[in-house]
Amino acid sequence: MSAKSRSVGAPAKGPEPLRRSKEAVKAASLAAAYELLTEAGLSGVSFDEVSRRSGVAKTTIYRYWPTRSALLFDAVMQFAPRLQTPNTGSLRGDLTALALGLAQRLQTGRWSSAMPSIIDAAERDKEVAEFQSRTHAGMMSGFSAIAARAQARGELGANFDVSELTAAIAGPLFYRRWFSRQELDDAFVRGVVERALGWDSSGHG
Amino acid sequence: MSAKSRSVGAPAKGPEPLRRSKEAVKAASLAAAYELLTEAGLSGVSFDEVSRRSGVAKTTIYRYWPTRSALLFDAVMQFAPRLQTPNTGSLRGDLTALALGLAQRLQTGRWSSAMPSIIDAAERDKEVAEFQSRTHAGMMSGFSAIAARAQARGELGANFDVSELTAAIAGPLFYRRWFSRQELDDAFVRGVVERALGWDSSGHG
DNA sequence: ACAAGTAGCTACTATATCGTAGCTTCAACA
DNA sequence: TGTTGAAGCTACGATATAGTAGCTACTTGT
Repeated sequence: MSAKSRSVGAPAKGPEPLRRSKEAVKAASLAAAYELLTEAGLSGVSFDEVSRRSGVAKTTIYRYWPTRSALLFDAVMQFAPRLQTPNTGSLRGDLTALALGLAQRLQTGRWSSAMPSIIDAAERDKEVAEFQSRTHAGMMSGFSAIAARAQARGELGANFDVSELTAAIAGPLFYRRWFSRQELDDAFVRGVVERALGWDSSGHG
Repeated sequence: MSAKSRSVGAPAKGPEPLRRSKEAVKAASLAAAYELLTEAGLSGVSFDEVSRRSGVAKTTIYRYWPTRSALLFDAVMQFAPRLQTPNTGSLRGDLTALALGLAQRLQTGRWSSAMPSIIDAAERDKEVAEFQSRTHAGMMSGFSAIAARAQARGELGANFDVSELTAAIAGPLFYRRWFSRQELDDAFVRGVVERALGWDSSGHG
């Protein structure tokens, strides 16, 4: 879809070789790799297939990424989502907005299709595991920011653990998306947030 | 480990062909397949490798499972865990016991290593997805049983959703095991249960 | 307009895997 | 004891992939 202007149909005959620039070629390769990752999983990403899809010659891809891991790494980095941190003025409002945004991405994004492959790879590869948890922490940093603001406003006690709050909210959403495969509607998301709030900041949150 | 008595070293020469029975051969194949699944992921399970590991001839494996999917399906079925449902007399006690058992399996079981591969496959294969959610529901049926007993005792209101409770408890545990890769100690597990309880059954639960 | 860099092509080796065929040999059972 | 079912072996052919080499021809920067 994105950058597949070149058809491989005409082998050294048609009058349209249509070469692309260095940057265009890199971008096309990464896009195809990520596309493949979401469609066919980690093992579905091969140099041959990336070449076929992007229209970039295999040898050219090898020029920029010597191994499959390098290519995949760059692809994932480039397309990793960043949740933007809302600022509504209250802890409850911020968390609800953040959770709804996360649920949105879980349901529609290509990212949520690629994620299980990465989790799977992390299970058996220490480097991938470290990369994954770091990337993941970055993606969830919104929770820390929100909690810090709430703490400054005095909405949260001192003996409070952001990572528990994150797990309490992100956990159920992830669970529904990948494990129980149930609906992730707004009512559920709001319920999750309410439950997570109803523990430390009892009254209003 | 389990059933690898036969070394492939001696090709039609040594005096120890050591043939096994039909059942033994099947069991060895399934065990090897599951072992490979946990060690190398879905794509690591090939007929050649299962044959190598189990010591069962590839042609023999083909006799019983015509496709890779069939072999994997049987292997997963055979080794899928069943959480036993505790009965302590109170909702809080039951949920705590169940959650602690789940956390235990998440940390030590081979099952938790194989799970991401299945989740990943389910992402792209409708049949796998259906199989996965059915199997998963079975594994989580303890929550329903516990909730039913609690409801009979009057510990839970009528407008109560078991699936939300399940997500509120299993979600954070899964999240820590696979996504944030943080510690899953008893304190965290108990905290998760308390938070899940502190919503419908306010006082004692 | 010219030179250098580089995208793209064909072709190759080596390996892993799928899936099948035909044969040999063991073990259980009548 | 003899028949028969089945495990195990070797050996195919076909396909997919990793990774490299050498060449052609286009693009970019001067």
